[in-house]
Amino acid sequence: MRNLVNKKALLQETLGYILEEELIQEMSEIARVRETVADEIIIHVGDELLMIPIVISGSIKVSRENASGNELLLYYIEGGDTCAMTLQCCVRKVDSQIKATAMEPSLLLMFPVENMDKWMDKYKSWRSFILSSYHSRMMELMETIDAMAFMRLDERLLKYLTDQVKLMGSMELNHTHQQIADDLHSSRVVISRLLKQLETKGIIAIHRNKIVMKEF
Amino acid sequence: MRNLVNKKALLQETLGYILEEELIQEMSEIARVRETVADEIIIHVGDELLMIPIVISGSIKVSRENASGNELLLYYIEGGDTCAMTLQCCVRKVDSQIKATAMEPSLLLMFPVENMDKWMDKYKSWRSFILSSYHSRMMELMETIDAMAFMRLDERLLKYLTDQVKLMGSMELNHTHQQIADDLHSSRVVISRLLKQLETKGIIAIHRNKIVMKEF
DNA sequence: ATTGAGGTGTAACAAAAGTCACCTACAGAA
DNA sequence: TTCTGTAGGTGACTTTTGTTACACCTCAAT
Repeated sequence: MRNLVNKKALLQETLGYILEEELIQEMSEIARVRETVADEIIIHVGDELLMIPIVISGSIKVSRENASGNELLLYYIEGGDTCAMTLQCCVRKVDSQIKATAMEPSLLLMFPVENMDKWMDKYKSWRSFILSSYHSRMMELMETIDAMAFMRLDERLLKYLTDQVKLMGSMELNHTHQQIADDLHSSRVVISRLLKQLETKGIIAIHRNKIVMKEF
Repeated sequence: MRNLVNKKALLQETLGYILEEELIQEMSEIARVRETVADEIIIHVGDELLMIPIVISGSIKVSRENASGNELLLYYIEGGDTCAMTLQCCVRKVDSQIKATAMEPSLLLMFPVENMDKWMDKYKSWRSFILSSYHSRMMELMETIDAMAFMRLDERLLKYLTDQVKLMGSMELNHTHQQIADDLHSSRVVISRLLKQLETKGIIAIHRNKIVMKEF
């Protein structure tokens, strides 16, 4: 468990340009640290939400999952951002509608919901932060909707791969075809087929458990 | 143009149970009334947003539209609700990403964005209202995503029809097949086909420019 | 080295949705 | 009335995506 000074430094570094000193101080006093390994599930569908996470480093994948086990990637959360939706879920005592998975070893700070409410009243910068977060998530959901409504699967796949490359900062993606199929809500066979096409076109190289982007 | 007393009464009736008296008073002083006819387009994609609308009566359809003219229904806004997304669009001076259409003659109150900011600082009830609005829109976007990802078109069509019936409070929908196809981002021929199936099953009756729900 | 599990390739087929072509029906204008 | 534009019906076909089945490969555990 990191100490207070450490937490404050992390917050300062990640959110200092948005949030005022006093708030950073308050936050660092009550934050609880959560470290995750890659592929760790942080929130399950149906979980009762008691704490709001802010991502300090790493990246989180947020997906929808229905009763039949169907999955669909919604958006990513990176360092300095939060899932504002969680906030309202907490306040209203509604169970989580989404699944959150760490894509790499990540560091989160968790805050009890009561403080959110207090900060909302007290700090203008916090209000902006939360509103801005909602807005970003909303835009990202719209992008997801656009992709599903207006793009064919091969285009969505390519977008998925380039998004992942940008996010992870590496041309090598350690994914199985099945994992990709899950994220795009398709089937492994179809994804293998389309990946093969991308390989034939010289855009990627396929290896076991790994896809390497060649063009970008 | 309605007078101040009138606007206050409307606000009181629509939002009095959420917003405090003082805020209602302030709102009624600066609100501008906008009345729309059915099918009037309130916001186009790419519009610069200067005022935030609150729906007093009627219902608004919000859809996504891309450069190629493809369309997709996102969600509806009814009396007492607002499109919080507009707020951030205003603040950030970002052009509208969506199209808003009145589904029936509707009454809106429009507020300049500066006041939003002020109210955000001053009124707790306003903060809750805006956050709650964002949250609702977000949930509705997720429902749309669910439908697109996990339902077949015939199921989506039936959901669309029942949603419309609930919203309009009438079993008779005055839509052409083309309008439905636009909302669901499909083609007229396909929608006609699926509607025919629903008619054969005894769920609807098809007339020119009109669909009547028989079961519900 | 053997075994087994998970990952990938691929052919053959099926289902869902979209497209094209052309038809009829209806309503309002000329 | 006839004409014209819009709405809707339908068959034939294509494209896209999903499914099934099975082969082969790799790697780690035994």
